[in-house]
Amino acid sequence: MDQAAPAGEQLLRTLTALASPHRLRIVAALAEGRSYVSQLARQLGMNRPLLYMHLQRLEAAGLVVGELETARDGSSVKYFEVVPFALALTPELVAEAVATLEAAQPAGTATGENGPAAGGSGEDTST
Amino acid sequence: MDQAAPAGEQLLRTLTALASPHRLRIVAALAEGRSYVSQLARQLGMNRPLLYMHLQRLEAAGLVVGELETARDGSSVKYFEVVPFALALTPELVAEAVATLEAAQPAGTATGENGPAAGGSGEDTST
DNA sequence: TCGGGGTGTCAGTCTTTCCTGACAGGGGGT
DNA sequence: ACCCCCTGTCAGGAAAGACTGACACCCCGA
Repeated sequence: MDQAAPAGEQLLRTLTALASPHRLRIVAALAEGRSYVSQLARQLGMNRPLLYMHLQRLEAAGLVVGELETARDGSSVKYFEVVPFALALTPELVAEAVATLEAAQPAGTATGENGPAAGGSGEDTST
Repeated sequence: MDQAAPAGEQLLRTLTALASPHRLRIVAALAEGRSYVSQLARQLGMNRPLLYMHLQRLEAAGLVVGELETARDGSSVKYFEVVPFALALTPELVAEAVATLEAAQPAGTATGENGPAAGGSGEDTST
């Protein structure tokens, strides 16, 4: 319930996480079903360390989650699956989110000239 | 509707355009009302050339539009305003968009073989 | 013991992007 | 004339991100 991260920062994190062809492809691949790092690397044709980095970026943004499972044969396999996120993006939503950013960073004048109605507004997700 | 560019590429363009604090702020500022370059630069506290670049990036992504107006006194002023875009972002949407990307790039074996769907994500209205 | 998957991390490159200062104009008010 | 405001573009430096190869480590099967 608590919005630990400011909406603006979270939005930025999500956007930067998705703003990459590789990461987009990873999300797409994961949307079809979970997979583990090495296999995903083969499937997408990229180096494991690289994939690892992108995967971590996505996970940091909360778009995917990884879980290290230990198979019965003892081998460790880290499965990733996509988080069913739902982000709506409109100019107004962006304005609201950015408002929380500016609040955190007092930029000399700029702040508060027009009365941004921006109320509580539960942005993101939902239906 | 505009379906000129492949969904995947357009999506990527939009995401990369928004994945920047500056550009996010620009969109937010423009969402409150149109403005012209120099004024916007003052308002946001950034260099004009820099703002110019970001503005062009946003315009290239189709998120804002600029129009060079000639005031009655002859001075040229380039007004920008935000385009009322509305982007919904979910894993499935991403998968669909990426599919159009992969279509352009022959990808060997893509079919997943994972059994456990695990997901159980609540998919609902995708209106 | 050896070979074969898997994970996790590192140092180092290399490309891309961001950002700044300065410039060339256009036009008007005093 | 001078000064002010605006647009548009450039070269060049600084920072960030992407990418690679190699390494240490684990556990199993032959």
